[in-house]
Amino acid sequence: MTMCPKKTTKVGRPRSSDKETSERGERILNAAEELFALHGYDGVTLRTLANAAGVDVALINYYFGPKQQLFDTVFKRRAEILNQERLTALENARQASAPDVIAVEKIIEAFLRPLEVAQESDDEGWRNYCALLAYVNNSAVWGPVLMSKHYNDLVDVFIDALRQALPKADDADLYWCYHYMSGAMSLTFANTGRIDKMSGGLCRSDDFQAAYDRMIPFIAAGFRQVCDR
Amino acid sequence: MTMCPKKTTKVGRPRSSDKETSERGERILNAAEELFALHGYDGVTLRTLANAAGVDVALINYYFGPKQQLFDTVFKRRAEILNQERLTALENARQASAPDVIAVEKIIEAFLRPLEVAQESDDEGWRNYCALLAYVNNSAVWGPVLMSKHYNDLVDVFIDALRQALPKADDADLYWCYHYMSGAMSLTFANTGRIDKMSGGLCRSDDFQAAYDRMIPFIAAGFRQVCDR
DNA sequence: TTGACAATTCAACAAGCGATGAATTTTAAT
DNA sequence: ATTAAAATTCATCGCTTGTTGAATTGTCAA
Repeated sequence: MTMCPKKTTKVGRPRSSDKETSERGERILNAAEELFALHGYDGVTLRTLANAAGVDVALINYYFGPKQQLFDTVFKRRAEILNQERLTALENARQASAPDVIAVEKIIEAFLRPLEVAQESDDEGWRNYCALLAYVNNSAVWGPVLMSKHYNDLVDVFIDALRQALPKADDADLYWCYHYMSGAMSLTFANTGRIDKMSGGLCRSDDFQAAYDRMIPFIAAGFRQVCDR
Repeated sequence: MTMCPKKTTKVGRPRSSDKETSERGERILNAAEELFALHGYDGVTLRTLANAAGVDVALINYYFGPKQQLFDTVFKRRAEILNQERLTALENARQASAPDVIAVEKIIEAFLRPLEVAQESDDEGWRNYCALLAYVNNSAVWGPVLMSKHYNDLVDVFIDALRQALPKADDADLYWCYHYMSGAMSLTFANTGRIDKMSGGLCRSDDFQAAYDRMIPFIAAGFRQVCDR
């Protein structure tokens, strides 16, 4: 007779009393968020992900279907929340400025500040999501699909506000400037650690307040220069 | 006896007179440049690459060693050329401004314009390389390694020029602004087609002149706002 | 003419990939 | 008590991955 070594995993549905076995769907999404942000879609295997989430590999498919669908789910999850917070920030700024039309700086701030808040929050997932957003935004494969799908409506609202704030601008100017803002923002929260090396440690990529406090006037001045001539 | 179907490939070293068989190393690098830029490091398999280059898969290893080393070679190839052109542009601007110190706009222009020229050149490879640069710059895996390795010296030179042009700025301001510029630039030549969709076709991501003509004043105004207060 | 070397193809390797069907266990409704 | 459904593990499928060794053919100097 052979010894039966202690089996650490049990087959079948776990007891609902069993702690550590709950919220496995969320655990998968969180791990996926982190890994996709760091290594990109093709850089993450389902087995690595399963391991990081402490879950059997088949469970990923059970919850989220094929890999592509999982990626879409991860990206979508916080997009809606972020959009909502940006819209609220814009609406608040509008009311604070009334009856005047809202100033460029305030629009930029409504766009950027929710990201700073997210990145500084206790929920580490938001930091990962911001890096994921940077990855998708810069990807020729995912960008045109996912960004358009989940963020185009928001863009329209903000472009509209900017059009009112900068009445002399033509639309091409506005869209290009928006594009620059999007790029600056992306690299900033891609959080690659590049600025740390570049500056010899003087600047730290996780110093979000330093990043955003300078970024808002930087971008606003750019808009004014190009769109308010 | 079985029929012998026409063999399309021949084993062994090809005749040197054989056209279509020369410069295979370069063909591999060019295809790699394009595919890595589009799909990222993990999104490209050596077989796909071999197929795109019209070459046997084993030949990639023969010329360039393992995959990582190939990636490094691809990235390095044009980095040196680009650095040289940027330095020349900066030197030209310096002499044109002498004896005054060189103005911010001119520095930004020396940094950005060589990229526009590259992207508009007949050599399609430059367009691919720019997209690759965007990928690496935004990647948390490759960015800190490759960007620092091949572009840090250049950064020092340009930061130095900016420090002279903006004597009131402290270094943290300069590095952060440089970072925003880098991000805006990256997304612009990542060439994802995003701005096309966003603007409903009004702006085209391959309209490099439109992109750079607005980008230079945009960035310069940002620098002035943050670093010249 | 021989022999070293360069350039190429081919076949194969072990490892890893995403996906799935079957088995197992628990829950919850009937 | 019975049964359908939910949640999980496991084993395995057919492919694909990066890499390498052996075979083949051409070049060029000695």
